[in-house]
Amino acid sequence: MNIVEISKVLSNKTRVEILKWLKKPEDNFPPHQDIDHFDDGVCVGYIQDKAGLSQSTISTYLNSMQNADLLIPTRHGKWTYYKRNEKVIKAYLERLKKEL
Amino acid sequence: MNIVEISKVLSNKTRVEILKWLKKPEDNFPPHQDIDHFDDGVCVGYIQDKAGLSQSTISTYLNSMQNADLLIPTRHGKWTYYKRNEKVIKAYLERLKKEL
DNA sequence: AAAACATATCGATATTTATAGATATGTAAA
DNA sequence: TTTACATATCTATAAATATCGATATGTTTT
Repeated sequence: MNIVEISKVLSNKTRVEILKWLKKPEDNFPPHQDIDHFDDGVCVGYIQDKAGLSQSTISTYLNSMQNADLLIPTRHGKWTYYKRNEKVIKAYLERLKKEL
Repeated sequence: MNIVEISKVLSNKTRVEILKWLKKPEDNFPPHQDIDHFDDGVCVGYIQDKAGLSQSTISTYLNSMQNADLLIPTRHGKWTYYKRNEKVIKAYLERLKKEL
């Protein structure tokens, strides 16, 4: 858990919004076929549509968020679903609160 | 109070350290002449020495931190003292905790 | 096996950030 | 009122980031 790395992720509006959207996938994205609860998160395409940026940009964002350990990817067939890594998000907030 | 702006400040190791150092100036810097308690913060030169970066770089950092409202500058004679803006730091942490 | 599709990666370019040295500004001391 | 000093700003360059279109990879369907 790296404060600087995570802060880099948060230094972009779209990435912050992605994190927020993923708190309540049902409120922010259409339901996925064959998956009634979003336990594994949301597929890249939905996030892309909502963000309104190119596919490659969103993929890059998601990858950077995964590298910072903020998101957990799960592959289902041809889709990759991303969900929040609540443990790391919580740890980040606590460390900021303690050290900052 | 802007999450993205403040996160940009925190996405650099030296800037995070400056914030931490300023929590306890007495522990991290030599005492200032004529000012026994660091109520107005620490002068640029001390921060520069501790950080080991050039004068212009540190001045730029401090300016960006001030623009993000994280630091409050006070001029005393030829020195500028910087101290933490605890209100904004707290507000940032609380908003992150609520929204993130 | 080929076609279709979702996502990832590559290559390119524009913008932003990091960093320093040089110079300007404002203040204090000689 | 020069001189010295602390800090800020300017100029320049290297490195990192943002962003896209194009292409590659992996998966499913036909």
